[in-house]
Amino acid sequence: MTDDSKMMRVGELAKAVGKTVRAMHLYEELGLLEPRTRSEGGFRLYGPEAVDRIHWIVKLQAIGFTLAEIQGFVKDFQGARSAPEASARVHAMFQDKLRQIHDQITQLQVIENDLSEALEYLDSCRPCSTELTPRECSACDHQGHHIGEAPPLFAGLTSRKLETEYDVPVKVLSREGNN
Amino acid sequence: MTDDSKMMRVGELAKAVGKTVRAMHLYEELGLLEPRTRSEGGFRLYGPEAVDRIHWIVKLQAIGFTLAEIQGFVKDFQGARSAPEASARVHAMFQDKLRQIHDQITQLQVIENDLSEALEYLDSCRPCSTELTPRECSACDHQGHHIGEAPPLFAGLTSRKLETEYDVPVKVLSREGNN
DNA sequence: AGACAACCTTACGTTCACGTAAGGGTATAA
DNA sequence: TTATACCCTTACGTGAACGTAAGGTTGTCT
Repeated sequence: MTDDSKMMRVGELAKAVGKTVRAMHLYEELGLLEPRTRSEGGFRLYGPEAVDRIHWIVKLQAIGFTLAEIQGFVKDFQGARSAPEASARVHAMFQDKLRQIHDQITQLQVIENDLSEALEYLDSCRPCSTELTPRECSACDHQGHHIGEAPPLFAGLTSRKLETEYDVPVKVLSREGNN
Repeated sequence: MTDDSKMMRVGELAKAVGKTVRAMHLYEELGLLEPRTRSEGGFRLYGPEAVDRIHWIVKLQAIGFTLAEIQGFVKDFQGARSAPEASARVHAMFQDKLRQIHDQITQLQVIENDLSEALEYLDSCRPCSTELTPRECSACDHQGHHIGEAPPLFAGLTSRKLETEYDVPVKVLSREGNN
């Protein structure tokens, strides 16, 4: 059932999955993808299942697996003597990844919150600082927010300025006999 | 207010934030971090605010900003003539990132779902395939799940086998028509 | 004063997932 | 048959965020 009429060349395949030809070559180098056959002249010829294969690869990449890890999946499945053996490994890795993804989600939600706070702060800060320099802004004492109350995402921006405010003479500092 | 007693050297700082000395140097190269001063011999000396600074950097990295982008924040803030100008840019970037993070979260939730499905499938598959090879497993017709119903994360693993089932003559490696 | 860890600068190495270029051969339509 | 669009292999380049090594200096302890 090697239906040549449906065969794609690498460029067509690449376009079909929104990737580059180079990527196809790379996947092949890593043993993740292989053309069903070749033309007389050496052109790679793929069947439609190649599209699914690449979508699968992309999906796993999105999950956070590297191509090398995906390579591992394939080898596990090919090299395993029995199905349970292969399944068990895949199961373990998927489960591990599931936990990681879960952690990542909650972490991103924290970040989302931080960003919202920073934005809110910036909004409330805007009217008061119409004519101040950035430095003064970081020191302004608007109604609701004082120094030290600034959200960390914003505060970090100004800590360099605060440093400058120490008015350190740039040099001279005999350091002896402590610690 | 140059309280020498609290000054850290780069190694101590690195340990304090769980990063390497090289990272500190890198941040400095990029203009993200600077020692408050130097010892006579040239050792970098940091105040405690450096810890916050690095935590800020790390947080932004976690959000998905590159060090170059963080560099941009700093420059924006330092170079801007007025506070509103700087704030506006930061505001825009934060807002943009907030959207990205949101998208990322929903994407991860989809992935979470995919993973759960794949795991569930693997679990249900386990009893039936105790003595089958991986290839046979992918073709098994257990109670609830038939071919084609396998979750994409699992199906991709076997699509290569299906390819093999086309009974393609083993490919010839040497491509002699070049050079 | 000697030992030794920690530090300095400079600069090349590493991983990942490709990008890009060179120097060709192939497929197809006009 | 020539144009040209696509394809082949080989191989070096890229960017991000450091790692690592070399060769030398400094700080602290004893």
